[in-house]
Amino acid sequence: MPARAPTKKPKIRRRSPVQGRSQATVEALVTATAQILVARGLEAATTNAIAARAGVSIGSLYQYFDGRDALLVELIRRHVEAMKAVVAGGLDQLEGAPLLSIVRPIIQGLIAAHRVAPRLHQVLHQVAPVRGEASLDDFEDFVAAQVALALRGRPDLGIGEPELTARILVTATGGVMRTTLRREPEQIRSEAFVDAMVALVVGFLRESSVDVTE
Amino acid sequence: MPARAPTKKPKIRRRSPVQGRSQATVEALVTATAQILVARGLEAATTNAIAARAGVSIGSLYQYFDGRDALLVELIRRHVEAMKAVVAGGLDQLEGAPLLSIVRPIIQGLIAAHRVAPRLHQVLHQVAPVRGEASLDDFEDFVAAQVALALRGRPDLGIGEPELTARILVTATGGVMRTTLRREPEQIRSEAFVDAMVALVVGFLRESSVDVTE
DNA sequence: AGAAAAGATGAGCCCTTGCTCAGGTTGTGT
DNA sequence: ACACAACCTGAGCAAGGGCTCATCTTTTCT
Repeated sequence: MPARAPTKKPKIRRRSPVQGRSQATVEALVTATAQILVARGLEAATTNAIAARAGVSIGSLYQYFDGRDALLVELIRRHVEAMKAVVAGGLDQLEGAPLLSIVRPIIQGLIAAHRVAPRLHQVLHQVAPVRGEASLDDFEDFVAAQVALALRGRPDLGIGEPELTARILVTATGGVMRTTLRREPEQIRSEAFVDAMVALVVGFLRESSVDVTE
Repeated sequence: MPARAPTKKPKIRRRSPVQGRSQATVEALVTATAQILVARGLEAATTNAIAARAGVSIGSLYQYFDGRDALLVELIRRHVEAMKAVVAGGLDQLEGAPLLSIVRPIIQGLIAAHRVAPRLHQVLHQVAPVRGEASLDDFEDFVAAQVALALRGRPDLGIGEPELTARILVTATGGVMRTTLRREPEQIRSEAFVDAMVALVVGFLRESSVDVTE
């Protein structure tokens, strides 16, 4: 593996697929990357292995991607998109309602989002901070923004700093989710776990309330 | 880089250092590994690079370590130990006292623990889930156990499930800590951040209380 | 049909990394 | 002083991985 010099890759000759045939090739490559990542981890995801698994030649890979990293970036992009869709879809129907009853669906939405592909998500998280550019951070930013917005729309909650509160909420739940997903994946379905997560969020919101005059 | 076959390394000939000279060599190697990790990331930490930076020959490296992974494992071991010491030292003096006043020092203890070597910690976290054996999970287990114990010792808090509560608490704060450390390192010192963390913990504990009869 | 563009192929070059080994140097015990 | 063990050295080999390019096949367009 030639050490990736700090110099960026100045590839110019990457082609974009126009015929259905080549689009299928690209799909196969992206899918193969995800499969290898999930099944055998980051190290196993070599360009040769990806091409082999995709059933195309190594040459084809380089016709559409600058190398392994480009594949990873594309994978992250898609994965983040899928998760965003799940969360956005779930956050819609929360027009004014009792606190407890809206937190629960949101938690379950987040769990659902992380259920999209837990193992892949884990590996991507491992990759993301290293490579520049795209990353799963986008996802957290997105969710945090949504949550902050929702908090602003509920002045009755008396949240003084919606942004900070949202950030903490998202990083906290994200941390719990990822760790649990990695170490005790079954747990995540359990009633007690969901209850605990809800308690975490609700407790924090109550505690962050400006007027402590219960 | 020969793909690491699933077969473990059956090295038998690793020597342990007895003279001061060789102990210094081992130190230099471990230190060099940490430095490279922090400065240039995991990929740059090749055996040759480590040996070079340590100012010893590649042969010496293999006299005491089975390869790069062994160095990483040793690094993790030491790092976890250092963090444990910080936390253990801080958790001692919390004999019966008002909730708020003991949570704050604990949070600050955790922050201090993560301050031991944030960047290194980040890289190690990236490594740990992949390699088998040792990992930073030990640290979280340790802290969770400590916290669960502390919760049991305070029946007045009315925590029904100390273990689950402790787990959530640790994964949540850990998640917030790591994400913040990675994305907004300055934040971690801010008063507002510490306040928010405390609110997170206290809110959760209050919410988890069995008797909601405030 | 014919030409040109798009797509696909894979042997193989070049590079790096992991790691060994034969031989030299320094320390230790007697 | 002598022997033996501990220690150190680094050239270089084997194993792969990244990536190119000359060549072939398929589709599209006129």
